Parts: sequence; structure tokens; C-alpha cells
Amino acid sequence: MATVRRPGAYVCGIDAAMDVIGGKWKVLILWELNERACRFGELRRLLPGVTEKVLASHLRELEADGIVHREVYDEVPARVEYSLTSLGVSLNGALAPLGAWGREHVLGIVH
Amino acid sequence: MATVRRPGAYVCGIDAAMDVIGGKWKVLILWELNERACRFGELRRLLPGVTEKVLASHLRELEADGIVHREVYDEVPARVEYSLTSLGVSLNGALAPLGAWGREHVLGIVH
DNA sequence: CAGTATCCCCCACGATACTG
DNA sequence: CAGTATCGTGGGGGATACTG
Repeated sequence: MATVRRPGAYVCGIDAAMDVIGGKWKVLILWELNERACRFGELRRLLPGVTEKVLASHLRELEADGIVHREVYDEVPARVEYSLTSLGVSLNGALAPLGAWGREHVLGIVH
Repeated sequence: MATVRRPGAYVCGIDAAMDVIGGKWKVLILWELNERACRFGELRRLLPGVTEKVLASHLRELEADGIVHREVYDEVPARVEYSLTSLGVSLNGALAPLGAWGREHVLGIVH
């Protein structure tokens, strides 16, 4: 999933948005990055079960879609930080009502 | 996808909601049913490319999740109408901001 | 009309090993 | 630490045929 995978094929906005957040771990990545910027290894620990390969490819796609910013610090050992772009922040905001709906109606947590 | 597929495994509300709308055609089904109740054949025509099998299984899952109501009318030939439940209406409402985000930032349609 | 019943396929995701 | 490189797999989805 990434960057207009289906050019001009989207039926509506939700359809298009689903293509951006459609990866198995993507909304969880956004969820974590919404709190604070994270390094690769941090994200891996925050998302139990994700493999390095999948985490890397999801981050590449989110970066290509302009949702995530990748900052490389020239240090030894290597250090890379991922954070949300302003577009990513706006996406998270648009996701908030859906999160509230899920909490209330699927998880059964009222407020 | 349907009805607590991963009991107690959800990390957050968005994660849980994604499980409900995670099927390939589900948000499009919701999108159409938001306009008006539809018959099976109508939905099939409204969603070019979907097969009967997949449409049927998606509708079964949405029904099991309490999102869609299935009303059978005893006529000849058989007639079945699908509509949103109140839960489905609330889900669509929660999806609206995501749709607006997609229209604006993916499709490039400002308002 | 509104679906099942089969068979099949692809690819997103996973497991493991290795590297700058 | 932050990733690539390879190989393998499961199941969601597609094609087609058939039925109450």
C-alpha cells in the first residue's frame, strides 16, 4: 500500500484514505507516533509481533505517502527517528472519531 | 473479519474499528447503504468488480457486527434489502472525517 | 433474485539470516 | 542500531458453476 496505488480508481475519500492506512500495522504506527517521535527499535518494541521487514516497509510507504518523516542522525551507532508530518497529524485527527467509535462500540469502553 | 475476531487483542479503538471495516469492499458498502437501503443485486451493480461470493460474505460479517440489517421480504421472486443499523449509521458518522481527509489530501479535492 | 459451492491464486505478511 | 535479502505461507479474495 502506498502513494496512489490505484490512480484515479478511488470511488470516494474513505476508499482513498483506506488505501493509505490499509497496512496491518499502520494505524498502530500512527497511534504511537502521535504520542512522540520514535526510533526504529522503539517502534518494534511498541508493536509486539511486527517483524523488522514489515515495519520497515510500512514506514517506507507511510513516508512515500507523506504521513511520516524520517530523520537520520549521523552518529555511531546509527540513529533514525520517525515522526508525523503535518499531514500525518491531520490524518490522525481524522482518525480520532473512528477511534472513539471503536472504543465505545467494539471495546465497550464508554468514554 | 467479524465480531471480535481478536478478543481482547485490540491495542486501541482505531485498531478495533479497522477490524470491522477491514474487508476490501466494506467501506464502499457502507458508503452506498448510507444513501439508501439496497437489494443484493443493486449493491453488486453499484460495486463494479465485486463477486457475489465476496459481497455475500462481507454482508454476513457486517450483519454479525451489527452494522447492517438484513430484511427478507417473502415474495416471488425473492427480495432482500440491506440497510444500516443505528450502529452502522454511527460508524458512518465516525468515518466521515476520514472521508473528508481522503478527498482533500489523497484525491486533491478541496471541499 | 439472491444467493451457495468449489477451486484456485496471489501477495501481504511472517521467519530467519545477514550487513553497513 | 537500523535495517536489507530470501524464502515460505495462509487466507482473503476472484472465477465459475450451480440452486431454492
